[in-house]
Amino acid sequence: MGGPLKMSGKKSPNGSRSDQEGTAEARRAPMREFSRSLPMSLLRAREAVMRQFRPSLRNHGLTEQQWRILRALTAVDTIEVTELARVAFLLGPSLSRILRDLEARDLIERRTAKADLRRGEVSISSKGLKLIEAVAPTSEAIYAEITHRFGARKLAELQDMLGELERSLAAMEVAGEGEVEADE
Amino acid sequence: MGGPLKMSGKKSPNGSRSDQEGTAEARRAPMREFSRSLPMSLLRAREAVMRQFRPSLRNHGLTEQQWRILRALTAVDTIEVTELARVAFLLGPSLSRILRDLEARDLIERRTAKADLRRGEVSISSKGLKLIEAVAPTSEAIYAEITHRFGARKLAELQDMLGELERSLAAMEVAGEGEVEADE
DNA sequence: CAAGATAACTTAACATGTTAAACAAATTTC
DNA sequence: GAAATTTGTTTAACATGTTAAGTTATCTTG
Repeated sequence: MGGPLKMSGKKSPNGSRSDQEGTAEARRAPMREFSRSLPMSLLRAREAVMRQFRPSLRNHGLTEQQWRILRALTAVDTIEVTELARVAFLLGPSLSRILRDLEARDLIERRTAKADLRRGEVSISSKGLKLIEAVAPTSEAIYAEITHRFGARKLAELQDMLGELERSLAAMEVAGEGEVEADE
Repeated sequence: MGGPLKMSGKKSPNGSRSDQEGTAEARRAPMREFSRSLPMSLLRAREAVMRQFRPSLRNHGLTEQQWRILRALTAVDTIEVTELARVAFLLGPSLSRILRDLEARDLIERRTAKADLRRGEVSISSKGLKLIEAVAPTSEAIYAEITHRFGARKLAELQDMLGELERSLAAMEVAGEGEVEADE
C-alpha cells in the first residue's frame, strides 16, 4: 500500500536518467515501488507460507480460520468468545459464524457462563481433538520444512522484527483525515 | 499456524467437569506457542500496518484492494487483466468483481485487445487519477510515520527478509497429503 | 480445416473480512 | 432502583478470498 507515491507524469526518482526510459519506464519494470511497499511484502510473504498449509487443511475439511480456532482451543480447557477472538485474531462476526458451524459439526462445545449470561464459553470436543491430532503431524512437518529452508536463526530474527513492528505501531493513533464529527 | 503442537494433556472434553484446575498449564500462559507461529506473526504485523491506512481509504470510498488496483494502474499506461492480478496480488475472481465495480464508478476504463479478443486492457481514468491524487498525501504521510517509528534501516532489513522468505518457499512444492487422484 | 486442448476471463458458490446495527444482560447514575 | 450506559455476542449487509465450473477465443493436431 502506501509506498512512496510518484504521481504519473514526471518521474525523476534520482537524477541522471540518461536511459531512454522516457515515459516508458513503466513497461520495463512495472510496479517496482508499489510491489515493494510494506503491506504488499507482508501479504506476499504470508501467502507464500499459507500456501503450504492450505492443501493439507483442506483435505481435512478445515479452513485456515477454523484450524486457528481449534488449534487455540487445544491449549485451554474452556475460553470465552471474546478472548478466543483475541488469540485466534478473528473479528467477532467472523468468529460468531465459524463457531456456529463448528458447533453444528460437533467439533466444539458451547455453554453460557452462569456468572454472566452474556458470555459464552467454548471448548473443543473429543471429535475436534481427534481432528486436530490427525492434522497436526502434517502441519508440523510443513512448519519444520519451512524452518529448515529459511533457517531457524533467521526465522526467529524475522519474528522478532515483526513483533517489534507491531509494538511500534500499537501506539500510533489512526488519523481518519477529517471526518471528526463532533463528539456527542 | 503449524507451530509445534503440544496436545495439552487429554482434557476429557465431554463430561466430568469436576477438576477445575486439572490441566492448568493452559490458564497460565494461554496460546504462547500458537501466537508465535509465523503465519500469525505475519498476519498481526500486516494488520497493524493496514489499520493505519484503512480509515483514510475509507473516507475516500476505497477499500484496500480497490486502492491497490488504482495504485497499480497509475504506474502503467494500460495493463492486461492477468498482469494486473499479478502485480496487485489479487485472484482472478476478486479482480473481476472489483473491476466491474470500478468501471461502473468510472474510475477505470476498459477495452478488449484487438489482437486477442480474450484479453481485456485496463487503464485508470482521469477521475480515478484525481482520486488517487487526493488520497496519496495522507497515505504517504502515514507511510513516512511508520518508517520513522520503526526505523528506515530496520524497515529495509525487514523487507529483505520477507523477500528472502518468499524465495525460500517458492520452490517448495505443496504436498496435499495423499489425494493423488490418478492423472488423466 | 475441424475436433481437441489451452488460455483469459467471468460466474457461481461458499467462507471470511469489515463495519454498522441489533439484542440481551450487566453496570453505572441519579 | 429504574433509566441510561456499557459490555458480550450475534445479525445484517456488502466486499473480498478461494476453488470449481462456465464462456469465448486462440492455438494445436491430425
